[in-house]
Amino acid sequence: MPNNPSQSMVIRVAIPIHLHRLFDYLPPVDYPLDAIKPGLRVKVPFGNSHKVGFIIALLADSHMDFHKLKPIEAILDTQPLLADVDLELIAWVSRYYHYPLGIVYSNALPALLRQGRAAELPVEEYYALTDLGQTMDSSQLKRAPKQKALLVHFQQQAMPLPASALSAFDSKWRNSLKPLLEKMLLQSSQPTSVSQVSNTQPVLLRSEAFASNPAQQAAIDAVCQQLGQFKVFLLHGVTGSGKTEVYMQLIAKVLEQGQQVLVLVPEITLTPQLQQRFQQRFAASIAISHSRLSDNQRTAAWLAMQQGTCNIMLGTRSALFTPLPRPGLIILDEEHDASFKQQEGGCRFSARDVAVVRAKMLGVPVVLGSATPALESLHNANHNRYQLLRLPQRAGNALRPSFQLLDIRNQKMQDGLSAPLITQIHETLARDEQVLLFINRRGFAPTLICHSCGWVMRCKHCDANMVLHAKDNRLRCHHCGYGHARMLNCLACQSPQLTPLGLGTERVEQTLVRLFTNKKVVRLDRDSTKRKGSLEQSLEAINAGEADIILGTQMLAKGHHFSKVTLVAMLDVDGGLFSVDFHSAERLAQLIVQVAGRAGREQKPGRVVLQTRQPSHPLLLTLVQRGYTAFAQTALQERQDAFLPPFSYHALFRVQASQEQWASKFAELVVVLTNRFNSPGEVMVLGPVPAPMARKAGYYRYQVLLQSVARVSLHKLLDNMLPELYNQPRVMGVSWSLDIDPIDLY
DNA sequence: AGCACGCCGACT
DNA sequence: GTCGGCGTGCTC
Repeated sequence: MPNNPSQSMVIRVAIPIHLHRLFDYLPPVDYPLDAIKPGLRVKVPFGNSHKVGFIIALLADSHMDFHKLKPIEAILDTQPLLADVDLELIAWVSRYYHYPLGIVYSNALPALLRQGRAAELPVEEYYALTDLGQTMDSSQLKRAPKQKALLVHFQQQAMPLPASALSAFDSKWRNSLKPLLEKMLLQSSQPTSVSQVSNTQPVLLRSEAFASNPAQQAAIDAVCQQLGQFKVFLLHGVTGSGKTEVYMQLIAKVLEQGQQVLVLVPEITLTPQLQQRFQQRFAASIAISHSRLSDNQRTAAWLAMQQGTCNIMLGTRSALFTPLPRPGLIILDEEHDASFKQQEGGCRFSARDVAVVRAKMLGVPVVLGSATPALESLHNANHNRYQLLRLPQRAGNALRPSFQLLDIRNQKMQDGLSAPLITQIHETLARDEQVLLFINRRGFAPTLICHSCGWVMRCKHCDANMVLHAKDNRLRCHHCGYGHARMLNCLACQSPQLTPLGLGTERVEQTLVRLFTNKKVVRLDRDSTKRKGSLEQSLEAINAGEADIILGTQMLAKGHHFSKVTLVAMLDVDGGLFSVDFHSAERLAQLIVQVAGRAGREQKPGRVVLQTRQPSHPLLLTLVQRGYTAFAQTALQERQDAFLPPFSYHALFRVQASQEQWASKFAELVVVLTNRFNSPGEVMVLGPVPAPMARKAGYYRYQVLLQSVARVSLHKLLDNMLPELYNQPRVMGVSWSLDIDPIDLY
């Protein structure tokens, strides 16, 4: 019932806080009402502080008592930063992931705009030569070589230079700039001409004909036919088949039409390579967005796309929400990659799934590319929801690697290396080719065990063993970071017989150095690449042929090219076969194929050795003998038989607390509420159960899994029960989260 | 989720 | 006598 005494306008605002509610405000005092519209950012009083919120709607009345409404403090924009399609996407994400609208909205903006900063491209400082600087003989500065170099740089470029260009020239340029300003040789300046790329400029930098094979051309043609309308393409291209070339030709086509392209990659480590290839090909400037950039840089990139002055955005997950006034195409590379699913904190959305929804809302095609597509995506292709495009050939002369399942039962092993493998390594090195060894555990050994009483050191905060790191002689927990100096005697029985048990990269490295004297071993794992730039350095050294054996973890599987590697071995493949999580077989298969993709990229054929104690495991056999697609179809059949995703849908409640009974009690409450709203046979409730790692970083963890063959039933249930759950008196010390379509059950 | 308000135990 | 523990309730 109306309670609006003055017939004043009511403004409904989304505020970035963990409340599933919108807040009503009055217009700011003395502000023209017709200038207020949905999508504008506002500064509002909230409790005893202030927040930046977003106008959602203009109303004639409020559900609140009118006298409780406060006026908006300030309206921060004259035009909405986001278009209606962007708001539509944000609303969809909020609904589907059951996450507060205000937070999703806020996360769609770069940090500076989120905080209320004016939406203007940060103006870059420029410097230029003064008249004196132009005529100055630089040799007069020979006692200040840095200053001289900077002055010469300016004299050579003969135009005003922006700070970013100077940073590229010399990271410490500001030190030499200051004296040059003082000597009146340089001055701050404006850019000579508009450096922004206009739509009339040529799209391509290099105009020679592109080389594409028939499969690439077919894929390009298929997508080009659908430009201007929604369609999902799953580009299944084996490693080295030239997916990037397909992307680039598609991008060229879209740029020619004056439209914008959004390219999403799973991780920042992959952006430089792609960025470089794009920059060599396209005349257009490329907006880059990932978490290693400064807030200013990300804001600039976001605004350049939003204002339409830039036509290519290359970024990670969050770039998905960048407004595109002239959308043409979305490309999402390595679509199977788990990094596309937000894992911790915040709204756990899948960038892949949201990209498809975004493309649909924008009415543009989306290309999902991978050498090892996710089972869900292949399932969608099976059902013609996605169109499958295959690139079965390696580009150029590169040959497919051959696989060998190496049965290591009853084999004599030297720290994880079987005798046949050692022989193959010797042979490969003798041909002056490189070897790549993969083991998915860093450190020296996953445990230190007492030989007389069996004691192992457990982390005091987690249900996990402490991993021995030989380099710093410490034991470390890989789950919470807890560390402990290596002890000489067993803490249980005082015996000095403490033995490292199991394999880590450090230990294998040590063995390799011993077995292959005068061969260079390079280890790549999180410990050896911690220093900034050290990964790049190692990769360069490897490609320069300065390494004989490359040893590493997961990070080897991602995108890097090792052209001289002809033998790839995975030392232990069995771990992934017997996990509690049904996703692990898919992960293992993807890992094997991705790691295998590092071998034999040029003229020489590659060989992939998988050490296993399960040489007749059906999934391994299918993968090795019949390839990834056959594996995927088999795995999908198993999922179907067990009613697992993608043949059903999951929502996972995770609960954690410092006291076990607090966590279990709350998880029990989740089950009770779920059952209250559930209809028989609609949604299966599994739990409460302790999480697979029941204690982590000092917290006890429980979970409740909801499973349904009908997505709507699952979401209807959540829509009904979540308000009740939020209404429960808050239990101190208990935190919980909801994960829609979880990709791991840990 | 924060944050303030408020009502009971160990300190100066 | 207060400082501060965290239970409770509110945010338009």
